[in-house]
Amino acid sequence: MESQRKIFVEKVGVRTEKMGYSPLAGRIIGALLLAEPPYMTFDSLCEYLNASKSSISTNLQFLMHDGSGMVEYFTLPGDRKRYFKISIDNWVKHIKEIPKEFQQSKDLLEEILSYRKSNMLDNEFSTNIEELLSFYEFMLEKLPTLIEEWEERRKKNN
Amino acid sequence: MESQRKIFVEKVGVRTEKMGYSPLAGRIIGALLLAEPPYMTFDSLCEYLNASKSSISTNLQFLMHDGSGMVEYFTLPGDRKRYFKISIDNWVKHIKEIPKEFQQSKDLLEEILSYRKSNMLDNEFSTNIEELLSFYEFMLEKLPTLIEEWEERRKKNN
DNA sequence: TTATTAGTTCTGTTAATAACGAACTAATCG
DNA sequence: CGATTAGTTCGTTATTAACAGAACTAATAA
Repeated sequence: MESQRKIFVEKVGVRTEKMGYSPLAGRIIGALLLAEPPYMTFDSLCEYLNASKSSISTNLQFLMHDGSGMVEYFTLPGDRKRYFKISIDNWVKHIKEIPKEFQQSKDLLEEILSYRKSNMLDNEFSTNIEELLSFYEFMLEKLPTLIEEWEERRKKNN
Repeated sequence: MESQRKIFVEKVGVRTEKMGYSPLAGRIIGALLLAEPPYMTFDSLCEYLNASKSSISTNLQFLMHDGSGMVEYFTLPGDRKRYFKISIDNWVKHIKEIPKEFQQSKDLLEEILSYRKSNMLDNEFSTNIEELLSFYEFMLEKLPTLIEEWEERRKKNN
């Protein structure tokens, strides 16, 4: 059913917006996830999403280069259209980078903590920050191993 | 050094904005993380951040209730000021809810996958989606245990 | 070599968010 | 009871982000 599909596209859009993307970027992801065959041309995206060429262009650029690389395209010989599709590989790569976010929070908290320790009387609050820090550290220690573990499983099952 | 502190406040602000908060909300977190003693009154926040009462009020409400609960306040007998401070406990609680985000992505992908399977010819792309899904599933299986493991360590070290 | 296609880039408009200020409320103090 | 304090709410303004439209570019095709 065609309307069911559009509902999915919007749902995916809303989810994707929570990753910090624009509404249209979200809908592009949605459209590509639900496309049959699983790719779309520039024009079909414009038409299907009722969006201007400029917006589609900008957002595709973002999704391919600046953002996560979740979208990529392939070409066919003797055809200058680009066929845009989801790159599941890059999607996975992107999720796997969550620890980097943790790392940045951790680094900043560490800086703050050392500032507090050398400039302030208070001790109890610093202890609390240390606890939070220990959580980040723990996660940063464990997550990479966990991800590797999944990679192993993945290889086996192929 | 007082200027060093303000730089930290802004840095924290930028980081916090990436969690989807407003710039001012970010700066409030920053100010409270660097405050000595580690709490501030409503007025001192206004003054220190050069922000209006209304903005401080709105953002404190958000940080206390709608958002993560990363800020809370305490009172003192015979003093009607509120003393706002970071709640490290709620901060940790908030981070621990990352799996919920994973869950929602996973659920949506599952819906899409079952839609694709029953309505579309294509098979290869669905297989790719399944791989992505398996990553979410794996993480959702492992993360809670990991978090528990940290809780155990935490109790021991106290 | 001109016309068409496929997309990009630039500029303007609209819509959404963030922040402000002034008026308000509820509590306390003199 | 005013007067003051501590914060909230509401209507407005300013900033930012999203999108559109038209002009542009690079490549192919006739």
